[in-house]
Amino acid sequence: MADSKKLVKEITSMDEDFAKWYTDVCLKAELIDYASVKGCMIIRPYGYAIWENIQHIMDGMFKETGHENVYMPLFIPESLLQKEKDHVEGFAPEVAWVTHGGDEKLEERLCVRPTSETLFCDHFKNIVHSWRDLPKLYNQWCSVVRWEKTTRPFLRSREFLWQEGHTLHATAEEARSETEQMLNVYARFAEEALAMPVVKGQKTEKERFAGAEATYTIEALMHDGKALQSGTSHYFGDGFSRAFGVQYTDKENKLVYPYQTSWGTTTRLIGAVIMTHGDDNGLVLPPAIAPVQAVIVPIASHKEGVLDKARELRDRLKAVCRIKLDEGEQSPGWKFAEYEMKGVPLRIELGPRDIENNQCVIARRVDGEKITVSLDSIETEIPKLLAEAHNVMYNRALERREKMTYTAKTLDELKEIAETKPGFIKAMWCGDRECEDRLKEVAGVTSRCIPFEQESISDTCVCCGKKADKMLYWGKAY
RNA sequence: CGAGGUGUAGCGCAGCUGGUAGCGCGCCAGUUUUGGGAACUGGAUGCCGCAGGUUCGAGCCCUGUCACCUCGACCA
Repeated sequence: MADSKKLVKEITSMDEDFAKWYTDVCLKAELIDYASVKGCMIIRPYGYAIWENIQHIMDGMFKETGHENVYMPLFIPESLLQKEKDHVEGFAPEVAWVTHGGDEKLEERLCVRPTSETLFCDHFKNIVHSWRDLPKLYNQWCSVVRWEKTTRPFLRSREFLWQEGHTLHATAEEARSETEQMLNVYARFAEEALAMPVVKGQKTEKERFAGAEATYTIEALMHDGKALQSGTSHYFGDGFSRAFGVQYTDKENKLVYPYQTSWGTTTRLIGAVIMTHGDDNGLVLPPAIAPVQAVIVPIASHKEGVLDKARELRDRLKAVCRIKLDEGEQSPGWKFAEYEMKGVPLRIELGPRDIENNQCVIARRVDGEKITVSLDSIETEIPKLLAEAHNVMYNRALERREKMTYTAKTLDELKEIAETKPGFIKAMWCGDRECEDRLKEVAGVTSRCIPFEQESISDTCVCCGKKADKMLYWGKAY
């Protein structure tokens, strides 16, 4: 296992200090740099390339399900933000305000969007008049600002990149099924692109999005046993439509309110990838989003023919993967460590000995294993190895999550687990807010979600002992 | 935002009782090397986080401020 032999010295080991390890990986793998404003990060080319791959794949999934991209303004007039009561209350404490244009004070201050529901509603009001105008299936890629107190790269920054889908439907059923569909898209993306297993479920009322009737979530478990909310999908009913006066004339010639959804994922997904797959040598990237899927490290590259052969190999492999040839002056050992730190899935070593035997050595990032592959079959081998890497990563993450998921029937049991074993705790809940608050108070855990896949652990609430029929995932969250 | 911690070369750190700045790694040049972060020789690098103050003199003392880290409260 790559975890057991630490080859990259510059990174703090996970067991020693997980938070430091995380920061080390972000910086040393050149994903980000800190910016001069607290909580803002510079996403460096390697980190941004990961985001571009995420965007590309996810955007394709949105298009497949009929969505169109739009772009809304960065600013929201205060009066517009005020229109939906719960929504403002939820976001007001963390919005940034623009009060001046040049030296002149603005008539009305503008908030830098923390999310764009209000803007979409305002726009929908103008463009939706008839049942023929529905549905509207919109998405936007942009950045938003939330003035967080505690910040961490990717996991919680004051400005972050995301996508936000906003849709409008004629019926509640259709809107509900959209909400569910997009949650499934997220879950499929997490599993197929990020090799990250997730728990799909509904948020409790306490954890629900400000202004939503229902919030659905995908929850992932990180290496250190903390939960990470990795994507959310909200059903709004007609609440926003009513607040913003979005109306249309239906087939019966009646003026009615449409039903709305929104759903989002952010650059936090990169944090999720780091903390799901990374090890003591650094990043381990799922092949689907790795900027470089295989890197060729020439050995004794000064020797006659080595570089030529390496370049030839690179050109052949361009057709089957994102390939890079490192012709740099550093020693092979240095390069090995460097690309391990950066999480490149496959390393191809090519030296005089290999060339003589018409072969190359391939090292897999996921487990450090080295295999010898004939240069004749390399084009078919690489895709196979990438697919295999993905599966190993997914299965390993799933296995770990299962190992770190516990069940509790009583409050004492739950407290004991929360104190000693990091991970998810499955426990029954009666549905009362007081019990949810109490678990946070006495055990430090929050409800992660009410999973769609229910199982019965007992008949009574883990907290109050009253009758309970809902099983929840609990945990400490990022 | 509350409690605690840390800011000295690109990175990691040392710097005594206040006396004018140092080590390791990295960087640059050259030579030898090249299958797990190579070796040797030579060289460059500092608004001591920032702003005030005390002092003949401040990296060190005082005040303020900013950033980062950890733990809480709030959140994608």
